[in-house]
Amino acid sequence: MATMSSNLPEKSSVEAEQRQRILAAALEQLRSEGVHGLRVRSIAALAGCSTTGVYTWFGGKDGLLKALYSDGFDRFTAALAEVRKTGGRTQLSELARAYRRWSIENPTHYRLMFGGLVPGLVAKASLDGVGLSSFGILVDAVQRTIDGGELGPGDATGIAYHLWAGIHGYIDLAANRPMSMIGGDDELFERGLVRLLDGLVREDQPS
Amino acid sequence: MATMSSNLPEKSSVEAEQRQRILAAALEQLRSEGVHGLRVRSIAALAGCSTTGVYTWFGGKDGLLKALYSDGFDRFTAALAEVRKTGGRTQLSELARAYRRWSIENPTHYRLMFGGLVPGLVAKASLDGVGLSSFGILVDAVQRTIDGGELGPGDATGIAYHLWAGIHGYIDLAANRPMSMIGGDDELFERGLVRLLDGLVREDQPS
DNA sequence: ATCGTTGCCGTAACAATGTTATGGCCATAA
DNA sequence: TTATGGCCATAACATTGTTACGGCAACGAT
Repeated sequence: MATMSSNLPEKSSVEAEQRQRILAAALEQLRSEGVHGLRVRSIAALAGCSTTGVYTWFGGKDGLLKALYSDGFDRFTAALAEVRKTGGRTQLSELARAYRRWSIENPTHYRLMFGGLVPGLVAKASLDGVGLSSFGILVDAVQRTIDGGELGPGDATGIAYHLWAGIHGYIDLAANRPMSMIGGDDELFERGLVRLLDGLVREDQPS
Repeated sequence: MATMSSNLPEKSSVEAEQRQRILAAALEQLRSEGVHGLRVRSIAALAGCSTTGVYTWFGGKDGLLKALYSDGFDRFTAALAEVRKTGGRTQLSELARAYRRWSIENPTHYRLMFGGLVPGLVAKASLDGVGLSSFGILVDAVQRTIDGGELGPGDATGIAYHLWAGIHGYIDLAANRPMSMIGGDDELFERGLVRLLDGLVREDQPS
């Protein structure tokens, strides 16, 4: 039959080594050159194949970016998952630091995931729920904190969103700040984190 | 002499109407198509000139983007400047709302300015101190609030940075959120703003 | 008034890059 | 052995930023 369920080759166990090589090359290119430096020809050359290989295994540049996006969330989620699930302010702080640490160690990847540089990327990938697992870790931590009594009862998802927004604000502003000044990002972030958590803890109204 | 102080034509009063036409066309294109939709040919056609006009008046696409960047900050600063300088929590809240309102009414422009989509744009433009005037309004408001006694003594710049980061976090996360859910951005922002200001007000240690 | 210079403009070509058409090669199965 | 299917590389095409080149109009000098 001419119709196939997927126009992308299936990765039958060890088959798609070429796909993995291309993805690794793209990741290397992303790290060294940034999102705007991702060129199909360069990546293919780095992977040791022709440019059409990218189309064979990813359907084009968009597909490759989507794969990088998903891959980034996998790594990001894994980094967050390493934080001990103790609940309470301890876990929330450690999660925030792990979040920020990952964004600093993987700046280009973070920008690809959260910078919205690729028009339809977030829309396409978020429908797969690929970003939910990492956010779920945060929600889970908030819920544990609520259960532990360190946080008044409320909507864990909403509270997690406030945390997320605060953390992201510091990170994004520090990454590409429009005003060039202010040193000591670490201290600024730590102080902001204290305020952020204080604000959550002191919350009494139901969210 | 062959050497000129600037390789860009000077705008001797009414002279540079062409430059203004191109800038207006670029702004229209930015609004309708977004940053990634800015094409030299389209803009030139929209302005009623050939593509080389962009190079004559802006030195290329980068120069045009830089002009859009500066222009955006002018408008943004003007929007913030409309807030009454009463000082106190009132002015800080209104500034935050004016900030957010502008970002919502000019989403593509905001992304051009704060999204870091153009590699060298922030570095080039921030050296001109173009973003400082808007940030200065925020610093001034914080200083007034400190002087008024609603905020303990501290570094106004540092405190303003915390405000900026918090506001930007909500805006940026809502603009291209990786997880597609959660409605009621307005309420979330207002609640976050209350927490943010509470955190600042309850601050007692010198920043 | 005429001529020369200066500077903007448009056409067209060039370079880089994403994408697609085309044909070939190799592995696998009958 | 042969036929088929799928992956691959070469090469061409479309788009877009950029630059070379020639023209023309305005302004100033003689």
